[in-house]
Amino acid sequence: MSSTEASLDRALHAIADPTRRRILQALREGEAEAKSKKDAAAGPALCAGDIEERVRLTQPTISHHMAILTGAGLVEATKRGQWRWYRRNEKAIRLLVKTLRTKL
Amino acid sequence: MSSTEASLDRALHAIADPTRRRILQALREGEAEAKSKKDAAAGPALCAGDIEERVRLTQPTISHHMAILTGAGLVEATKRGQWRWYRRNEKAIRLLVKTLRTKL
DNA sequence: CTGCTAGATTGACACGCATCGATTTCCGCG
DNA sequence: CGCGGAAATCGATGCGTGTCAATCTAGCAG
Repeated sequence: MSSTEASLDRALHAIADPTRRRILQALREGEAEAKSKKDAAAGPALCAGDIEERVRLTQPTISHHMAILTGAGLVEATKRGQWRWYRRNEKAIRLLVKTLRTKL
Repeated sequence: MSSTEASLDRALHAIADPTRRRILQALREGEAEAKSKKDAAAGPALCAGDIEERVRLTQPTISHHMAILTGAGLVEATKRGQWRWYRRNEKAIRLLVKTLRTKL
């Protein structure tokens, strides 16, 4: 259906931007680091401030990219207190690669 | 290095456009059809007119997209006479998927 | 209630890009 | 030579978008 086509379109559009790819990599590394350091929460994650510090862009820009990434389903956000914890949706990422391997 | 990053960027940018994905699919189907019908040339391919007919866009637009796809290395073009025969670069496509699986 | 901090939202600006019409280049054929 | 067809290139247009500064919103602490 065109529903999956629209989903693929959003995911590819999200991935096409180098800044958003850097955010995904920062999430991957940051999660690994957080696992050894904290691992208290249900799953390692980074908040927007951490990402802003790693990617070196202004806060509204980061917020904009995070909205696109979550809208594409590639990352998930859980709000706890006044922080938002972002973590990669590995399931969706692997599904994207798999879809590309067949549909491309 | 950043050379591969630039290459990945071009490939993803090419793939991100739905029209170019349709062109890639048209090439895949068209090549299969040409194989059973003609198979005379060294490898099945489609010319720009065939693609224009399948994708239903103006000729300059098709030419523009083919330049982007060939520039990204995802399709290759061989000029014979006044026609240009385009065919998918399966190697580059699979390499792109593989790169995504690791680098994403 | 008053601050304070983390993010989201808005507005603006510049840039890129998909698409088209018109023109140009290239090639084969008579 | 010129003619006709295939495709690239040029110019313009409209839309999307990445980025930032400024502002607004929501929780927490005092």
